[in-house]
Amino acid sequence: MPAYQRIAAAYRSQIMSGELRPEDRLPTEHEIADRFGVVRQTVRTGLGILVTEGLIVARRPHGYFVRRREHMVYRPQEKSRPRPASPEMDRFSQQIVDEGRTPHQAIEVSLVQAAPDLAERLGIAAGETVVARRRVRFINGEPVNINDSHFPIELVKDSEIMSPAYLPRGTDQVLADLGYRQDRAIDEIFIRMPTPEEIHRLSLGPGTPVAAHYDTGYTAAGTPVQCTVNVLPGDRHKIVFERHWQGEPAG
Amino acid sequence: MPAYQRIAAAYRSQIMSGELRPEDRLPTEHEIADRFGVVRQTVRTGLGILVTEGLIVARRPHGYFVRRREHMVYRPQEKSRPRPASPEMDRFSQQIVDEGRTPHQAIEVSLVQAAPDLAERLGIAAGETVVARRRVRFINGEPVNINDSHFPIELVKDSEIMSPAYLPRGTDQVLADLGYRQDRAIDEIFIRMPTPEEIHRLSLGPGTPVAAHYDTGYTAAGTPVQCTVNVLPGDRHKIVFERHWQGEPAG
DNA sequence: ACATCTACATTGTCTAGTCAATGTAGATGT
DNA sequence: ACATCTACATTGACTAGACAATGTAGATGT
Repeated sequence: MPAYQRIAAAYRSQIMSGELRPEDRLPTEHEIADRFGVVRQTVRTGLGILVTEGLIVARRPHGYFVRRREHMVYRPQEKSRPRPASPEMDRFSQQIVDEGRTPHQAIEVSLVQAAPDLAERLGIAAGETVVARRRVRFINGEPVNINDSHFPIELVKDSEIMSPAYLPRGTDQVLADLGYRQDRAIDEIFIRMPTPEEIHRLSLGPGTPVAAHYDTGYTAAGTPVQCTVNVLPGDRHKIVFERHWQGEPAG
Repeated sequence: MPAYQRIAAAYRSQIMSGELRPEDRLPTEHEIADRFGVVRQTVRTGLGILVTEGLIVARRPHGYFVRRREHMVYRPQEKSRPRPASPEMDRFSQQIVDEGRTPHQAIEVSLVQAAPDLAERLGIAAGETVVARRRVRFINGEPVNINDSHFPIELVKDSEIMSPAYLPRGTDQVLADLGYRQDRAIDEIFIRMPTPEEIHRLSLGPGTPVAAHYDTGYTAAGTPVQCTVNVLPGDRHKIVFERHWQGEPAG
């Protein structure tokens, strides 16, 4: 086994076993190099593996630290339930306040050309104009996820959706008022590494995979009216839903 | 911007834009080094980023190639629907055959001590013995996902679940016959980088994140009777489910 | 025709350094 | 007391090489 893999394995097992705990500091590259009898570059290769695995982070000039991970719960199913009591808050903000934390979001509205993946889901041609309501959600000042909603422009031009203000009613309700009430949605979740843009918007450290959750809403007539892309950093979320059995198991 | 990032950005954009397509070959490290006026090591750092992003793979001694990705559909909701017609095949195999491909699975039964995460979900103490039915599922000879089911040993000792044979009825049915019929399940999905063991069992390339799907089943009495861990490589799956609206939107 | 060997190009691992960037703690000055 | 500067330890970026490992294609032998 190459030296750099031995180094990675050594500290990985210390972290996994709990011997090294979150926020603990690792030895310096120099110390590790001496300990394993290799040069610093080899140590860097080995620790680089743990960085891309999301187990440690480097804080210059302090050293390497074991990464902390606590998951916030993400419930895709809740979206098709009636809204909570206070209409001035969306479900995300409500949940955060319930947990005693401070939410905050920055909304930005723009007209963009639909990328192929979006166009397909919205049933339009690639390159056609869509309205994008892009927002990054923050908790206690730290970004936690991306929520970019997209609407075909014919459906929403002249409506409130074009305004970058926060819509207490929620965009689903605005769409319903415009005559496009959704009664069905398809959810698709992809697991991948983030793009540089996502890394920037979410201040992601290296080694953080994301879930890309595409939520496409349809009217009763089967017309897609919105497609929302949620980008959830893996180190900050877990996705939760419940099932109840349908039909009787035979026997 | 550092040279290695410029290199990564250059080839990333060529891949994203479609200029470089799946299976296309990149220039050799040497050529890239000459082109950007840096040494080979710097090129390796840059290409290393794209490898960990899952965009390219290195095939020695042939060079770097743009990675292909095609997603197989994973439907967690289907699990709580009645089973398909042919009782000798489970849902996974049925789906694969429908797609004209050849499924195959290797089942291995063992007694293990419950890790803390499992113990918590099964409502037992960490370290207690559980029965693990571990299996890797293959399509056309290639591993696609891990499906490890865990049962408290008191519930299933002396039952067929202890046998490493394939159970046409399915373990849920066996549990039901033992008096532990599930009528509710909680699904939790975590996004993370794979462990070395998962990399080995699934033959994962570097830069492949996974979804870990914990499916915990409960009887009507609220007792957890099984916890299944599905590990889905991000480059081979998308998770899909559907929602239908409950309750009437006001207005 | 067939098997076997060999040269080769390419990536993989590693050494031994240099200089830059960065946040902190302690020294210094007023 | 307070602000400012400076030295320092640490990680980040990079150079210039060496040798190993690995499939393949072509040469060679029978």
